[in-house]
Amino acid sequence: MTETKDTSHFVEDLTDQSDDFSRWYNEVVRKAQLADYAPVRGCMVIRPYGFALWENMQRLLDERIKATGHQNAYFPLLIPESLLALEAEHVEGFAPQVAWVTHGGDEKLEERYCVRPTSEAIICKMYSRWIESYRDLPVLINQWCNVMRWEKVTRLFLRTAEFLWQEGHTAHATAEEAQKETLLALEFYRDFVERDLAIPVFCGPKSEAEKFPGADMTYSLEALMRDGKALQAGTSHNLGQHFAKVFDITFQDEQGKRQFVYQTSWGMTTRMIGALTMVHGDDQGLKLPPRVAPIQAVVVPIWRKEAEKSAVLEFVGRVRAALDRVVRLYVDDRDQYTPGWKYNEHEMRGVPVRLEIGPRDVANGAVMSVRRDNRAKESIPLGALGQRVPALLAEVQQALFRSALEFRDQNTARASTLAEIEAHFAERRGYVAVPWKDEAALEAQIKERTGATLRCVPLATGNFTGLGADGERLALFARAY
RNA sequence: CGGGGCGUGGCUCAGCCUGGUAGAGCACCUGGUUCGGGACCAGGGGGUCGGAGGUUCAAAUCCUCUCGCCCCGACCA
Repeated sequence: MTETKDTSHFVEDLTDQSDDFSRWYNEVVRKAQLADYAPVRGCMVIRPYGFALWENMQRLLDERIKATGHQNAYFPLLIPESLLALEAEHVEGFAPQVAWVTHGGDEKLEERYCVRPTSEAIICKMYSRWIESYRDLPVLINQWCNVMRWEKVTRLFLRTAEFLWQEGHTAHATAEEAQKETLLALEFYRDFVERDLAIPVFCGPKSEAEKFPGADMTYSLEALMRDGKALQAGTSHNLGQHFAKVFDITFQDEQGKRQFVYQTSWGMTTRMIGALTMVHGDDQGLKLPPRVAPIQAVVVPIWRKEAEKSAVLEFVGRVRAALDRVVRLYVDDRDQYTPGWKYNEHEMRGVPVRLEIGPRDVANGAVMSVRRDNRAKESIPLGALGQRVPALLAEVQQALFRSALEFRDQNTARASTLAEIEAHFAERRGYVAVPWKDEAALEAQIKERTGATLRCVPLATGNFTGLGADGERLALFARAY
């Protein structure tokens, strides 16, 4: 394995992260063709490359959702106002962000419909109809859909008026079961985000101030972006009986007694594409974790003369045969671009491994692989490709996670007093872990003075960064997206 | 929603202050030479200057309104 020479400035038209992170982000998303602005305020088009990425994420998360006993279903996009308005805290939380449908054709509707900002209301309505007996429980339903929130300020993937997500909605006979379900979802989210997206997360409950409108308790996964700001990577809510009481979701228990169900809801969104971008990306562009990358390896053929061209392309055919069913492979045999141009483009798009095949490689019966994450080069004999390329992808996946974890650890500090916390955020970003006893007033003060919010109180305290004693309760504060 | 900035071929921008025939680079098309880190030459196509109204003989340029995007804050996934 050899390192290449310094090649840090190939993509000269991409703003450096250190110059202007926000600008870098916008440029990467568009140059990598993940998404583009749509002619609709606050909305974006997810382009084929970005959507392929989402489909991979969807598949991997959907597998986990189904493996834990949930089924997919689909509920309407439109929700009658009267239904949404039933749960006061819920509607109050969403009211400013709701889009309304007021007309059907030319006729004004008697009751307006909201475009779902989330589906608790309509799903609860149906649950009240479907659930009669303890034998009907638990109900474990998930829905993949779009939702709309009339955001005032939008950013590609991070905050758009319309976004895609999955929302799980479950109903249970007991509070214990609902709590167990809440943590179950949190755990498969964590597994998905850390294993497939290579993003390390802190998981734990939110404070009262930060929780979902209408929930008893909200748990979140928090990821740290390269600019030191935190981003919520998923949420799981224990809704208790709030919605059940409002929507009259009851069942008869084994003793024949009427009870309200206990509910949960949990969601993860296309925002994670923004997280992937900001956690792994560098000044050359995206770095996609192999497990979700639409293209895991790209073949770039190289030749000078016609004779070389035919020999190279013949060899490329054999490489394709060896790898086609093993990895998601793209052979970039476009005539109009030079190899160097292709290197830059695929680096921008975050393809984890590049396979260069030129006359020298053909002579060697091997291909030259180059990793996106560290540019390490390695010549791989044709016969070894089927083994080595998947192994290489696994190494890249691991390296991305380790790099993100290292960055997070370096950007997580401990502080105890308001003064210390203020001093920290005056100078830098990242997480600050604070010994915590649910001091709501202190939380508000920290937010007021530093702009940092309580991200979560990690469940696995003590050993998570070596910052606290085992079992010590720490709250994580950070400026956040 | 507050404060600031920007809208001119697909992209990045000049032109606006001081009104007078819409420009450059990149991208795109054709032909040729090229191809191991964003190739080169020659020729070519493409813009009612975000939108609406106004001032004027004349508006990309001045005025009013409006829409969108970006940055910083408040809110959110």
